Amino acid sequence: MRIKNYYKNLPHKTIERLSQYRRALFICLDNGKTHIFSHEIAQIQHITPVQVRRDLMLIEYSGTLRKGYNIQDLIDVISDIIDDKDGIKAAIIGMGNLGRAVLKYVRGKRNKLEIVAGFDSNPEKIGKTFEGIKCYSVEDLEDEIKKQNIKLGILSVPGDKAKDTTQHLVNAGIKGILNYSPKPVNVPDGVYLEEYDMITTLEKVAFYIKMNEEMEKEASKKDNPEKGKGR
Amino acid sequence: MRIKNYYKNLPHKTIERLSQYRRALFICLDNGKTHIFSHEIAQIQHITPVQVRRDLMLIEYSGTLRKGYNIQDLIDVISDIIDDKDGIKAAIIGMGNLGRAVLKYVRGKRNKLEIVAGFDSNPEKIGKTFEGIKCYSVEDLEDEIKKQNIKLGILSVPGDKAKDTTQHLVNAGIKGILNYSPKPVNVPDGVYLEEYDMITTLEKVAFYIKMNEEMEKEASKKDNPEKGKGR
DNA sequence: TTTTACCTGTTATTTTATTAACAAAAATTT
DNA sequence: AAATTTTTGTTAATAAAATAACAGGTAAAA
Repeated sequence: MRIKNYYKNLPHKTIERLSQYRRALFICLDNGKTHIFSHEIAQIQHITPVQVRRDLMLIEYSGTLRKGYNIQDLIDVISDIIDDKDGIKAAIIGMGNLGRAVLKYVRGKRNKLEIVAGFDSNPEKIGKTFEGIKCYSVEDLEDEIKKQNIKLGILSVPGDKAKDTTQHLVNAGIKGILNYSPKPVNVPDGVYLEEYDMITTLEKVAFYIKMNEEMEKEASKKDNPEKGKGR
Repeated sequence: MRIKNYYKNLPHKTIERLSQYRRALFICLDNGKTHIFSHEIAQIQHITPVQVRRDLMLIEYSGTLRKGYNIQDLIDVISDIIDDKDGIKAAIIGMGNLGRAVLKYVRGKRNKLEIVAGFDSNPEKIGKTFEGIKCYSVEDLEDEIKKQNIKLGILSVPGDKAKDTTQHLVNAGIKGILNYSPKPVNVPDGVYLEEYDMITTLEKVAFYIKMNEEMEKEASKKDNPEKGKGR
């Protein structure tokens, strides 16, 4: 029997992958597929089939031997776990390029996450509508968050505004913050925080490019005297 | 003695944190500080002081007892490891909101990563300049990448263009790709790929908000009969 | 009908990452 | 000058994540 709330012990990485699986599954569904093998999901996500099966084992979803997983069923099971059944309302704070990019990303995705408001300090943006979302003044931040029962704050303000804005969000009783700004912020216990910094990943890629090049250079140095038998 | 190329075995997570430390250190330096303790770095990054010290141990950097780490020195050591000394040239493919957001993020950061070109398919954008970076037609992608010796491609195109664009980047001999687009892409061996999907993190935050709420609800159910001795 | 190939589900093992524990050394206090 | 505090650097222990190994069952092929 499925233990009640078993999913509360799912590894963080599994949660992330479930979200990714679901998006891949939607695409497959749109392409007319009804079933999918673990190795197919794995290939899309650049992971191993075992990992896929292990994740699905953890959420106690079973496929059919030699037929794979029923895509629609699996989507439903994943959604049951990761979505709030009443939906979660989110706001974007900072309607610059980044904020608007996130808005476009999220719009039309088939999940229970609903962006209901944007905030900015720029008078030219206040009152305007982006992708169907109204942009309020940051001055109204606390009021609107409370009024509309917004639980998730997407922080896409410049670094120097991050700290203050976070404080306002916390004051308003926000439940989770996704910080896209370049500066880490602090939140009290009970507020879930995820820092999502674009520069780190960029510098990481640059590092591994550099490292690969250096390793190639060394390999060719070593190979040449021996007339390069390696590949 | 520092073993040559010791840093090639650094854990991936350490590489990520080094990038983060460095940015935090720049800010501290700007604020007039000269030294910093491990617990101070830790607090900024929401990690433990042990982890900071362990990372610095791995890069064989030593601080001064009871004085902490010399900020400028540490910045230099980290830079020595993660930066390519000749710099790495990067291009942004897709000059929509996301691409321009990344551009703004990176501009003026004191690292050896240089964004030298943008690409887009929209005729209105081609030939224009964003943040000082010229936007080329995607048709010229392969040529420009080769001509300018661009090694890092930042993919910020819509999902349906991701696959084709990646192929062009690979054809042009790109060394690393950071994929911000909502669809995973495939690259051959020798090309370093990092998928950096905004939705996953967003859904993760939503999940933990939901979970925290459910746990609170349960806790209050359990607490009430006993007149709530918990805090 | 038997054999083979294929694919799932699960446990065991290995690897990677984090945290704890503590020795040593310098500044500060008593 | 002895004791205490603070902070580093390192090793040891634990936890989390990924991978390997393999049992078992089903469809297809021989």
